[in-house]
Amino acid sequence: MIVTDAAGDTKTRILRIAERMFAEQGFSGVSLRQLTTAAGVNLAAVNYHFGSKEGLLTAIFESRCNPMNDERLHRLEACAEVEGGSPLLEQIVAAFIAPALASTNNAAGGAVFTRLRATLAAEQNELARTLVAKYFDATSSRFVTALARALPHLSQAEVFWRFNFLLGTLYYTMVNPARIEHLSRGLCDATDVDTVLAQMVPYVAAGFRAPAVASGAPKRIQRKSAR
Amino acid sequence: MIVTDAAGDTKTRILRIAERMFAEQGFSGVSLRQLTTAAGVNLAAVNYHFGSKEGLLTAIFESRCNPMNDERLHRLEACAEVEGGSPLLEQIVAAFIAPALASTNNAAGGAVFTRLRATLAAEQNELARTLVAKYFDATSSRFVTALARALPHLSQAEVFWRFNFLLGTLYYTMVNPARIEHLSRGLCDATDVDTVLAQMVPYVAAGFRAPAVASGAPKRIQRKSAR
DNA sequence: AAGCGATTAAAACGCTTGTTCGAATCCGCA
DNA sequence: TGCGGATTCGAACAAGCGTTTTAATCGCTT
Repeated sequence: MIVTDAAGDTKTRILRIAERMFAEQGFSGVSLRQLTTAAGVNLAAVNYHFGSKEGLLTAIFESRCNPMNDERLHRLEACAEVEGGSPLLEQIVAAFIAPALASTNNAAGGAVFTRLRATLAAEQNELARTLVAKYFDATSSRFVTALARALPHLSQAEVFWRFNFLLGTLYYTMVNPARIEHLSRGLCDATDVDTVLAQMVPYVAAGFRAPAVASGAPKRIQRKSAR
Repeated sequence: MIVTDAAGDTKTRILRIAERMFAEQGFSGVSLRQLTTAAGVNLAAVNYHFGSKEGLLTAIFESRCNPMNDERLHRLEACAEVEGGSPLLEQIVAAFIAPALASTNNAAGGAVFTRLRATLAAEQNELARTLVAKYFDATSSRFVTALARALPHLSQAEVFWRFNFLLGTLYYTMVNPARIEHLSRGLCDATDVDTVLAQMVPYVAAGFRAPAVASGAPKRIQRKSAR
């Protein structure tokens, strides 16, 4: 391991390496000793610069969220203008997904940060839940609204369901690229973000366009046991 | 906490509570002290009955995988026979998803075990990766084959991609039920497995039916940088 | 060149982790 | 009733955790 990213001062070096290691191994799965060793800095540096391990995670979110949301909303507005108020469904979906898959070296968004959010969600990390709510609720609601407008045949709940399915498609692909590579015997490479984007957008858009499921009461009632 | 499931001997009580706790908090996120306290047994019981913490995880997989795979394959064969060799896409998808969402008290499959696999996948747990490969490779390949037959317009790689997207939709819904409930302000409840199944199957089937993406070389070549 | 605030370094803190060990206890069979 | 294997129990182990402390060092300004 040792230093893989020698550029920048101690603080930004920790930030970048921590983002990658947390994304791949989880927040509790990476110790500060592993982290500081990989970054080539002293153990105490994290607590000095960020106050605590959780402070480091907060700093990662603060450096990534706004650029990523700006990029997503910019793309959403752009495709709305071109079409004169009724953007193509694929454009909305791509506006949401593409910034999440961007190469992390770019300013906005990035695949590593998306994987980080996916990993933290599975970890049930409470701080991450708070940060996601703080930084992503507004943008997500904007997209849900745009999707609902493009899909008038769906109930509000169904738009939420399918938006959630979209999140799952995106997150799992980022968090576990090894499974599809193993299953397909190397035919598919989930780290190839261009292919992932090309495959994911039409798939998700078609799912959104599926006819509405019978609303109200559940369709098939096999058991009355309520919940 | 204390004992929530008083039935059964020590060994099976540990097994059930461990499955639930690992599913919700991750393998490394649950200590043996938390676990044994919640189960109402002595700390040393896990190492006595299962050899180690990893042995406990292995035992969970050994008790769940075969019944779940049997259920999935039984459903797959059943729908193939009815249709005379060309089962409806929705039936194949449902044969895969329904056992994964079943109430865990039932013998086969179960939502808790599905959540466990999703959590472990995000944790990059090496033992879990081995166990999933051992127990799920064969069944998954069977479903991929059946899907490819039902979708002759897709290349092999595209069937793998969309099967992987299906996994993501299923896993994220199980692993993070809190997000959609929060975003929809309680309108959607991801722990209501009947609704999840009713929403997920048509969505996924429509995604599978989407036209094929241009195969071979990537569609849009923005950069030549290979990977 | 001296001094001073910012940063780095090394060591130790208290605490939790999975695992192990020997003694105590349980339970079915003679 | 008493023996003996199976199980449970309490205690302790070394190792790793996040954090804190104190001293050493750096780098800029006067």
